Amino acid sequence: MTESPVHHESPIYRRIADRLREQIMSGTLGDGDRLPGENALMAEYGIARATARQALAVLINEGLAVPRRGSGVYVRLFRPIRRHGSRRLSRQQWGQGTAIWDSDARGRAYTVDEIQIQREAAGEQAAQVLGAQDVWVRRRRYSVDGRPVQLAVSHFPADLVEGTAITLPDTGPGGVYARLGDLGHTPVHFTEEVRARMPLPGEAELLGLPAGNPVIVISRVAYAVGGVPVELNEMTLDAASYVLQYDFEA
Amino acid sequence: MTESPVHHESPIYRRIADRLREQIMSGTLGDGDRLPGENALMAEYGIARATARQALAVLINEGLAVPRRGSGVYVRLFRPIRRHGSRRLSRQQWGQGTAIWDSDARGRAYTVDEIQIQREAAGEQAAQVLGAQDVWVRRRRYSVDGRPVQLAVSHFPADLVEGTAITLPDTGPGGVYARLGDLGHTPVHFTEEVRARMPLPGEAELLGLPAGNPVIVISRVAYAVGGVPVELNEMTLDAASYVLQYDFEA
DNA sequence: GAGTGGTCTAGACCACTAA
DNA sequence: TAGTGGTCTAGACCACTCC
Repeated sequence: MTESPVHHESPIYRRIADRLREQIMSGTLGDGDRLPGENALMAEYGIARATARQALAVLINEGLAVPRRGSGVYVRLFRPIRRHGSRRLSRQQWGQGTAIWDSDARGRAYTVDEIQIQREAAGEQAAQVLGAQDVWVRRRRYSVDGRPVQLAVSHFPADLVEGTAITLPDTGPGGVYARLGDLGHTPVHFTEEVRARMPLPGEAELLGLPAGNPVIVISRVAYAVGGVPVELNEMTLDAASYVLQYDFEA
Repeated sequence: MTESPVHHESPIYRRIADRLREQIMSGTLGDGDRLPGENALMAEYGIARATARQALAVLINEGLAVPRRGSGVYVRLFRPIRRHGSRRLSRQQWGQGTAIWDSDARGRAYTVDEIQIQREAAGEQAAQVLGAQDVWVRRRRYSVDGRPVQLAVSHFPADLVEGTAITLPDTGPGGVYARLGDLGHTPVHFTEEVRARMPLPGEAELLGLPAGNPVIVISRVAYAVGGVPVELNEMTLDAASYVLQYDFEA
């Protein structure tokens, strides 16, 4: 006869992680505070180093803690920026509404610290969405207070924007959307597809992400009147730095 | 004098992880395929077991692979459900638009497999958003094909919904929004705040999430005419199971 | 220079899966 | 029962941070 399920207590490293997590969640350990290090855990619990490391790895992979070489393991901070999907239907006219999540983007300016613009063959998605074989692509990285928070890659149908300022570093007053307007293709409708996942190593490096930090990926398509797609913008956001807000009617 | 930066090659475990990742991304290893196990990696690269484990842990924490006890490590699948934030402005009228991400929710039905309804003191957020001290709370878990994909917790001002079907398991035809309408508080405006993070252990358990799987958290507030907040719905989604879609005008 | 986290080895016992 | 991943020990050398 087969045995009934047995009682299993959590492994040591997990119980240690649970304890530390509780201290973080309860505020006993606050933003930026130092967690007990590997040596401290070894001494306190009488465990091997690998086990102490495993306990800390749990919190690191949960995005609650960040290791700093030669220094220690610290409580991670969450100071999001609020990104409005639709400004037009803003919270103003629904004044009773209180923001659920704090964000401190106010007063801090976006900085674009990298730009690459080139014409290239459309990838599978761009080709499918824009219905174009060649595209002009604008890649950039946004930072706030010197910290990178977002990667953005915009695709435009090459035939449409060839010879315009959209293919130049300086797109002029009003930016690319104003230039699309000059062409008679003002964007009037937007679709955003939002996903979240762990970053690839290249993304983690460009955004300076520690372990346990997911990214939010927004695939945004801009349509001109007549339903003509004029831009595909693929954005990769540090999930710890953003709260997305969308307003809409019933 | 201080030395200039030295050349650092990647550690072994990272190079192994990179190789395996490449095979996954390129499709050499497809959905559900088995990765080389710890023993295989030890033999192939002549490394210790801990090092092989570390290599696999990288992919697991990136959400690219899933370990199965006693069996092996397998390539993770990504089969998202499309969730429309706003159905009214659907893609129909922007017919040229092609969905960027495939989703296979069609034909599969949501199942609510857990319900808990109770009156309780409002938490900090609920109190702030709804302006109520007591709330009725409906907790549920949605599954698709028997797999849990979403936790949802709805809060209603207790004074508003007391004695209505909103406090009962069966809310009647049209659900809670129809009942709110009966009260003269039909929701007409919605605000959704979207974040992503790693799940807490309790969330990971309820959703059956493996390591390296983030969650998307949607805080949705429903407003009746006059800007009266009538519901706060806090949803926790398996990020690997969802693509959120939002449509809006310029 | 002392302490920290990063990498790695060489073992051990366990629970679980699958043939 | 053989093979797998899960947990844990007891060491080692390294690069880095901070004083």
